[in-house]
Amino acid sequence: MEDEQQPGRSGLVEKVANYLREHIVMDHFQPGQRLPERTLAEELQVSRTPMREALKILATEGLVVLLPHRGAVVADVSPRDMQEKAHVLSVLEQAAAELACVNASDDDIAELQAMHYEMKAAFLRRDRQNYFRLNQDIHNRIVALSGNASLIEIHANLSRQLYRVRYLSNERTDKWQVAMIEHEAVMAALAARDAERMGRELRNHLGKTWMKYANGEAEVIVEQGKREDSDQPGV
Amino acid sequence: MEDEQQPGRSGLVEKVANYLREHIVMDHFQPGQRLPERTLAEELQVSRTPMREALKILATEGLVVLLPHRGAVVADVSPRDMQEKAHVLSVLEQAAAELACVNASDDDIAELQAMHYEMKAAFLRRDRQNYFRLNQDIHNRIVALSGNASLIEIHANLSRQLYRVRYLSNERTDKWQVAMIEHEAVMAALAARDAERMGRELRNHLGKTWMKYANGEAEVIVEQGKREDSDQPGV
DNA sequence: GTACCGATAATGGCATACCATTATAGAGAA
DNA sequence: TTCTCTATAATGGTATGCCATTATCGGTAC
Repeated sequence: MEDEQQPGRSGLVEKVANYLREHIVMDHFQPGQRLPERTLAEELQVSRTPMREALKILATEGLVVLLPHRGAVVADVSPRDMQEKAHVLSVLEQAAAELACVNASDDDIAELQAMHYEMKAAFLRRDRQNYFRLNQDIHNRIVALSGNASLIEIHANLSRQLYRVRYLSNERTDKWQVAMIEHEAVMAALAARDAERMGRELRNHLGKTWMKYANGEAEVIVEQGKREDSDQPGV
Repeated sequence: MEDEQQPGRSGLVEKVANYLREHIVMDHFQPGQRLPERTLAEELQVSRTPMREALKILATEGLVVLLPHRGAVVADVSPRDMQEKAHVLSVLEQAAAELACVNASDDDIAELQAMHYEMKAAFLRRDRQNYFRLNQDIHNRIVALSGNASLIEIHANLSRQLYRVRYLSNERTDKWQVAMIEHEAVMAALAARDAERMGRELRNHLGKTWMKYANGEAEVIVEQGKREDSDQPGV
């Protein structure tokens, strides 16, 4: 937040929201921790107005919860919530895939294939960073190709809400292998423009990807946030 | 808005939002019409703060569009947008149905059946008001029975956004017959707890319900909003 | 020791003022 | 006439103060 605060310069809400989001996603703020509007505003050298806005935004993103007369607290990542969101996400992507099969141009498919091979390259290099980025890009691209603005928007929202878990979750490399194979199946169905099959493959893929949160791994994530009694101010 | 405005009494944002929503949905404000924040606030005897909030809410509901430095304008209902939203809605309800088939208790299903017969009664009486209300209730109930909070919330949002079209559209009675038959098929599948079939029936039903917007009926709605050169100041 | 009650602090919500940015129209120049 | 530039108005965004509502804690009575 190091910058001057002449009134009128816009974007303060964004800055504050980004700042808080960062800290929450990076697990610097623990679930359940209170985020007192006035105090935080003072610390970040902004007034209550943008702070309130920012907290509302984060609330819609599911990162914080606004308790009446108790202020904002960092939302905890409940495995159940995440599973539910992940399920909806898979449903949406399945629908998107079916639409994409119909709407996508040959060039679109070619581009997607290219991205897929880039990802495969990252996989072979064990380049986690790019692997995950490309993986995300591909999924988003498929949704974009659905051509359904509403679907795209809702998907983006959900995806953001799951980002926190994605970040916290340290995907294990041995899972990549399976994911890659599933991805290939998805791409093959797309190339064949088999809408039903692509939808099914994609949903199956997502189902497996998020399955681990049903098997207790997510709890671990929550646990590791339990340490720390926050000496940091701002808190 | 006829009520006293002692500060502190909460709910002003709701009141303003409801007021504007009502007028927009009822078509008292034409699509494209500007909604000047300050002027409107003055007219409704509130300050900019709750007015801004209300306009933001309506923006998320898709009723108004916030143009940078041009203020809020009543969003026009584009058939395409509505179709897209309706498609997502059907996808979500299909998924909800599949979950409901698994999660619903026998009592839940019995209650749903009861509502269904109530609706049938309204249908036979040509009681449009109750027919539509019960129809909505049933759909919402099915979604609720999915037990997926995220799904429920997203569905509610979309449903709100489509409410405006539902309101504007004057369903013709002869369509009810078909809808009733489809509804019966949905209920039968639920009674049999056949998830796949119920999902399919429900989606088919919704597909038909909204199909008309693909066939030009919605254009009429849009046309009537095309006039507007807004001589009316601020309102 | 427990239950009830009241003081205090924190939060929520609204009003208002100020300033920067941008749209828009009107004046002036080509 | 048309283009450009500038003055003005409108909008967006932020800071701030006030007051009502509610949570929380401590004291008192039983």
